[in-house]
Amino acid sequence: MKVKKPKTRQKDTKQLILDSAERLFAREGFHITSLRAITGAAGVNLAAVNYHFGSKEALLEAVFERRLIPLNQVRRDKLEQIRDEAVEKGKRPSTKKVLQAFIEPTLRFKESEPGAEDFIALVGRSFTDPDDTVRKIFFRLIGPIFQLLFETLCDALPELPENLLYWRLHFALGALAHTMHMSGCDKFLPVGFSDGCGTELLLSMLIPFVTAGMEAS
Amino acid sequence: MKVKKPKTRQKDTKQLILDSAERLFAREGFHITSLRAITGAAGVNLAAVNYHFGSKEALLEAVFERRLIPLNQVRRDKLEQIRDEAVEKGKRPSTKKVLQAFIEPTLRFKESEPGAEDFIALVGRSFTDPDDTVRKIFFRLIGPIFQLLFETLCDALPELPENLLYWRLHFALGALAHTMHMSGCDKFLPVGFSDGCGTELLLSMLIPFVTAGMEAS
DNA sequence: CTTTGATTCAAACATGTGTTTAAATCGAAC
DNA sequence: GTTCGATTTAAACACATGTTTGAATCAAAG
Repeated sequence: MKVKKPKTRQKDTKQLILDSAERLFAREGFHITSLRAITGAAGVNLAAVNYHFGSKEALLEAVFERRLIPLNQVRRDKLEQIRDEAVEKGKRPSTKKVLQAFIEPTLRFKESEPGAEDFIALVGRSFTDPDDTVRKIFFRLIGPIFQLLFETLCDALPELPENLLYWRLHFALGALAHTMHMSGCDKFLPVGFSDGCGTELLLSMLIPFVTAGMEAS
Repeated sequence: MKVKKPKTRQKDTKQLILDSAERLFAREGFHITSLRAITGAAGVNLAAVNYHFGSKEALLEAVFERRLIPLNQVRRDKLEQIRDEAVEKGKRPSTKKVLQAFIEPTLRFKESEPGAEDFIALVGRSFTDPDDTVRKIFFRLIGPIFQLLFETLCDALPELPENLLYWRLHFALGALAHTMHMSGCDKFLPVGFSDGCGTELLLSMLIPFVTAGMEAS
């Protein structure tokens, strides 16, 4: 038989590289992080990146895809469930529930598996990363779920002009992105409340904030 | 007389470098932008950066300081004016006015002078820039005005726990940062309302959004 | 005109980058 | 044990980076 997958080392090396890259991309940034830093921390040879992934850019893509595709599936399921429930009951979905369906899996994902915290920080940064490479790869993966979120919000707030709703979603995602990459980061105000703020507490503050903003006046 | 300032070229060269660096740092990112790209676009010699500023990092610092110090002065004046008015009338300041005092000068700054639009995008990105160098310089300059904003908000919403208020401010600044660097950028949702959204319209949407979030339930 | 100090310039420096190569090593199938 | 393809390895490649250098250029003062 001509099996394509060797049994022993390949997966290990690939996973080691992905883990190391995820951590360093998140903490130092894509462009600053060198392949030598990644492979050094992972304990593998420098050439392994180009052998297993093809290029540094493709490695970044793999880092995104590994966790973003499953996470997006969860968010998609929750959003579609809310849509179905609304159709079934003949009522519009609640704004808060829609936002919650998107935000809660996102922030809870941090505690789901080791390394996920770094990944969430990386995603939070990728919204605004100066590097075109990062943003392009990121938005290609995140675009469709944003689209679905936008449409579901349209159902929840049909009386709002689409243009206004679009920008309010913009603001809400800005708040979320800021939270994602800041929650484990050094404080940015002299007064430091940022330490030791758990996911639960964060959710209980962020969701009412964006809901109120979304439904304003 | 031993005059320290030559008359003819120095200012031109320094300003040309600052303008070019501001534009490229904003559009490509600090680490990606090379000194050769900056000096090439500015039409000056490569060594001029190190001669006039000392290093690439010091150049970034100069780019920030040139516009951020005046902008911060405006924001400080407006915030202190609101504080004084509140003390005078014996009432607490309005949440909306406090937020407006900070946000309005920020977004209006885009149209104040040529190049300012790039600068605002740069600042919006610096909140979350992966590069430590950028964030360090940025937060050193922006920290004090954040502190003042936070304190003024405490006056406006004294019944809110400080911890909650801190995080809501976090969310609001996230929304603002997102708006600052996205307003002239390519759309990130397939549906594109982001084109041709003027400052006035942006303000009329952002300020009610963050005010509602800040005052939620 | 000559001098002086600030500024510009082309060239080089040392270092770090992503990528490629060709040989060595490994694991299983025959 | 031999063979063969997949993987690992050390070394090199070509190139880009921030910075430094020392001579050339310039504007104005003596």
